Amino acid sequence: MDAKNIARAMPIGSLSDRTGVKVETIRYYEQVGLLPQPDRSEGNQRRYGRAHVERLAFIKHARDLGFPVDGIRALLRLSDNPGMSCDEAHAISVAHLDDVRHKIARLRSLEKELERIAATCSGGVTACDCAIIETLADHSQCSHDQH
Amino acid sequence: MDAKNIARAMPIGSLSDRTGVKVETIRYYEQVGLLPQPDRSEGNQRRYGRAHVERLAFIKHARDLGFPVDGIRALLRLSDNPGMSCDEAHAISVAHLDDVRHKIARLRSLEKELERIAATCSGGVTACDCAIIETLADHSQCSHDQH
DNA sequence: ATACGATCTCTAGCCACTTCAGGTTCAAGA
DNA sequence: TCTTGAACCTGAAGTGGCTAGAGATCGTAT
Repeated sequence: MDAKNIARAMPIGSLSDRTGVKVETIRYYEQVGLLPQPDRSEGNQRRYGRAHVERLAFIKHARDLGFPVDGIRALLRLSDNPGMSCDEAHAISVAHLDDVRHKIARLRSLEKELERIAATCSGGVTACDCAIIETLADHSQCSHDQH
Repeated sequence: MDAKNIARAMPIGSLSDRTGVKVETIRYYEQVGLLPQPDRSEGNQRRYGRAHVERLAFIKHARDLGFPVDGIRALLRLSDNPGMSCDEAHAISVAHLDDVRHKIARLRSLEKELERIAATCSGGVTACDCAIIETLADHSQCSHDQH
């Protein structure tokens, strides 16, 4: 049996081990159309080849970078059609970067507010005197930006 | 009709307007036990009073700060029982702050990686030469931390 | 032949809502 | 008083991106 056939014979657990993507997640990706349906063994079990390993690695990398599944679908479409312009790939990445930056900004303002709140009370006193409870009860004390 | 009765007569839409929490979300909070069941009109519509406004404002403020619903439930329990120690309120806040900081750290590393990727390609070329697609296809080029 | 781990399908659960369908109630204007 | 039409009601299903479980079948080592 040559290397190609070994690759062809790869069951889902091996694909999972190779890519670090859980078995259930691989089946989920197939279900939502990110990963093409592989061949099956006589007993109806999935058998993957080299192309699947590469595609799943691409998907995992993009997910690790936080791309939403729809974005990944679009990136895969570009990857599948090498003649297309990569303007769209650039746009998807920039949009995602933008999204990430917005999330960072929002979380930083939350961080500041939570620091302030947590610092006002170090525990021990009863809840009726607790500054955390009071602050949450009275929005007017709060410098937090409304979103 | 005095101020108290006006407050008593407040329907869900007015509560929504006052607190900035959507009508559906208010009903959801009631369903999951964050907000107590209000009185009803003869025609079975919800009628809220001052206490509901305050409690919902508390919930909204905490949600705006990103507290999970379970954390809010615990904070409300403390708020309802003023004799209890506020150690728990402090612990909840600190745990949440910790969570926020972890998220920030993760997003910052994503931001760096996305900047790097987006900079390698400004669009225009065909997808077969697109550095974004290539980078995603080849994890070994990537300095991104695995989580 | 048997045991046992890997795999199969299908379904439900997670969070914190949001949306929808199909009805009922309320308040203001004619 | 009647009529509109906006606001309200319930219950179920959908969202994203998986994860977990039940119960059956497959594959392979001994």
